[in-house]
Amino acid sequence: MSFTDAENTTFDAFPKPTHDHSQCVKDALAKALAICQGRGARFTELRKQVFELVCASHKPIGAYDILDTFQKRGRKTAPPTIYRALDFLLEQGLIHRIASLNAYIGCDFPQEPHRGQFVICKLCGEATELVSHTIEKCIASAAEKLDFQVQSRVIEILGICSACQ
Amino acid sequence: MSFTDAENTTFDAFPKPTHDHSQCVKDALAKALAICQGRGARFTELRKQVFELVCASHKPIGAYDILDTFQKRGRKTAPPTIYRALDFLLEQGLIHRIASLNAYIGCDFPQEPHRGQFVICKLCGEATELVSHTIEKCIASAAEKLDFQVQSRVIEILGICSACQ
DNA sequence: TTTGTTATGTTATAATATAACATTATGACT
DNA sequence: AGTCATAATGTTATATTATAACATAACAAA
Repeated sequence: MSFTDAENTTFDAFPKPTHDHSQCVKDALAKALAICQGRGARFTELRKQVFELVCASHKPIGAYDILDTFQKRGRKTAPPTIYRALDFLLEQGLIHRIASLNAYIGCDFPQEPHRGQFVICKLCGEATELVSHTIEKCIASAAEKLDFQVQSRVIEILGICSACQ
Repeated sequence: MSFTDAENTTFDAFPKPTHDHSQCVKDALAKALAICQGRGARFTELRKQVFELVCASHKPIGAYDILDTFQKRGRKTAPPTIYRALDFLLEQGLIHRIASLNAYIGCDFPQEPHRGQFVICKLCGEATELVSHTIEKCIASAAEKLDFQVQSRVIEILGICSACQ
């Protein structure tokens, strides 16, 4: 469920505990598969499994948490295997990296090319994604004045979510 | 030299190679000292030296680069010493941490409480600080809709600066 | 079915950061 | 000045995150 506010920011609500999460993961998987197929990119079993783990919650997850899960499942896995899968998913825009947490989260708008902007609860860890065109405009304006070519952005807002207050 | 654009963003120009950097460092030191004195916070010799190293360039600097410099100067220093000094400077708002680079940079507006927003050149490493009230407004608006209490923000724009294009 | 390419496995190590405890310096109070 | 509590720094060890380098396996195109 997405909203748009007066500042022209589109955002998801924080995921409700009641939402049908298994359906939500299924949808994300289907989208991811379709996107990769459309680009001739290989959504391999490994990449799919890593993607599933990232999407398993709406909280950013660490690479080593993913690694641990693989190992607990009896699969002998080393860090590069996980990092390479994450790199692939990042390149395809299927997940985002949260720099302030060294963690990864599924992208809510994988179809459209965009930059992730995140609101993250420090207590429960839940995160939601914004796409604010106003922020984009601000950045573009300042960049223009500075004659700066923007390549990537990191926008992360940390605090306490509604449910945790 | 600061500017304000149509989007109500205040920003420094990228530091000119011609600027009087030793004066710039002196000013920063004087400001830092005054701020700490005003708060009864101790701007010790160690903290001052770390601050000087962070301010020595307008590029974000890594904790281990600071550590190396201390060690090259013949001072036996371990990581916690540096990290604690950095933590103090962060708390006092005298420096900022650049999450996307795991590095630290002097704050250009230490007097006023604010959140750093950064534009960083991937080639030369030079960085400049923005204070965009429009971005703040955007974030506040989205946060209000989400009933989210903002505690901190990470806003980092990466790309190629004018001089490096 | 070869063959070049891409993906994954494997080992080692780099880079960043903190925990835990010991020691030293400082400032406030007598 | 001397005591004391607190804050700062020193020290050792280790946790956490990420990548380099090279080997093997899977795949896709001809």
